[in-house]
Amino acid sequence: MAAPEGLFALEGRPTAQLIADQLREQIVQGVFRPGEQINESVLASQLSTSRGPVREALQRLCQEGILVSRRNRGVFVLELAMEDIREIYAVRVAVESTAADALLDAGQEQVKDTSQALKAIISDMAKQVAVSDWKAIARLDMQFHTSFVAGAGNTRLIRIYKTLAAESRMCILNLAVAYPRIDVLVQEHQNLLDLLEAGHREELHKAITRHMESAVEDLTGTTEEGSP
Amino acid sequence: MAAPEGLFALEGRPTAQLIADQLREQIVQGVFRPGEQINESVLASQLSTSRGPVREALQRLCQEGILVSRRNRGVFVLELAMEDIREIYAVRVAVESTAADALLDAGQEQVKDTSQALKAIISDMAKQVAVSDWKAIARLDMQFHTSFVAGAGNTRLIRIYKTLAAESRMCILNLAVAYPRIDVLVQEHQNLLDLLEAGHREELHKAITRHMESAVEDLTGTTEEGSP
DNA sequence: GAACTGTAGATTGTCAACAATACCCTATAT
DNA sequence: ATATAGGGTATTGTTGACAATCTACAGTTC
Repeated sequence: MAAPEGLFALEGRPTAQLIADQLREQIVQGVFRPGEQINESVLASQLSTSRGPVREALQRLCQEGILVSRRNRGVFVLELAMEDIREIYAVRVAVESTAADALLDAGQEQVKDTSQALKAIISDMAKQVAVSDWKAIARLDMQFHTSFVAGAGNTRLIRIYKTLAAESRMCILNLAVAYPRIDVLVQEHQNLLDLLEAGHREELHKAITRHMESAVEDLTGTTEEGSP
Repeated sequence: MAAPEGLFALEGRPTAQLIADQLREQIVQGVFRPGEQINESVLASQLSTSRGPVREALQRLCQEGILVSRRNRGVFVLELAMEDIREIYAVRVAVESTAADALLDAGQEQVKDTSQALKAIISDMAKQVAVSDWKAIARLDMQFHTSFVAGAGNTRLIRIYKTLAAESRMCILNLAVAYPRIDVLVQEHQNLLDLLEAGHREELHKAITRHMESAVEDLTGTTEEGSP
């Protein structure tokens, strides 16, 4: 029952994983809005598959935290409150700081590889800023930080950060005005990269913390506490 | 939408979550050894249920990382290498340090509540050390650190740490001689508690780092490198 | 004897049907 | 009019059967 549709083939990799990845991407891109219900059956028919794999994928996303499941009611896209934003960014500081340490301890070679990847992302980001493509900017923003963490090579750190990145994109997408300080966005990331290459550990830590704190301010400042 | 304060969750996710919790507990207690395969069918019949819920539980544990799934082959208990130990404890340092900061920032009230819980755990730990009940010691060790993190109130941090605690227990259980420095075990945890109560942020960070580093030394020192 | 191929067994992956449950809407009584 | 009880409906939760796939073993050939 291969889908004649445009979505990729099974390709010997776990099906549920593929579905989960597609779903996650659609969620962080806003195809599904916060609070919206996701129906197993309709999703299964859309993907030309059965409810089994779809169910597994949904459960996976529930455990990641970007979906919430209510018993016998269904799964819904996570609704983010201000407290969630603070939590997410607090954990991001922890993860990225740890990644920074691990990266600097790993040696110049690894730093070099990582900074090359980061430089390319910053370059792309500058282009998208020029044309104000918000979705692309959000994607590249997360791609920068994900690559940064990935550079440390700690698989558990990477796994943790994957969820945080998804949640962050949901924050940015759903909480109205995403980047009020777009003029300094590229500059801030360039600063992080410079500090990494220079090996200034303490300064890098401080920069990461500031970067996240200002993000929290931007996000919480543009949002009224939405408690239903 | 105020939640009724009196009654707790009436089993929000009964079956799969229940099975997963049971499985995880058995895994960290060594009922299933590392590398051992877990059969869906036999587990289902043992639990008097179908393969569906069992499969969901297994997938959940796969995503947590204490099981690994090989396509069309089955799920196996995670085999920990020395690199894994270093990873786990590096992330634990990050999480606990962040929890410590959040706890100290949250105010004296929250610190008080947490330290009371920790004190009780240390007390129990001392008793179990006296009778050399290793499994109970390992459980209380993790309970201490889990309660510490839980005290910070960051749900994402707590969720992350749950997996780390399980993996740590697997390390301790599976890597032969668990606690070579049992005489200072209680003392070390008491030290962490004292620093928390005193509010010595920097000292607490250093103590957490030392605590984890010596744990890594103990674990990797008693293990022969089993890398293919 | 070694290497290759084909078959057998077992286990996971997938599917469609059945059952259980929570919510919504209506009817009824106070 | 409000509150309450009852049935209807939609959705998830569960089940057993079927299909796909991988490993291992045996048989055959050079």
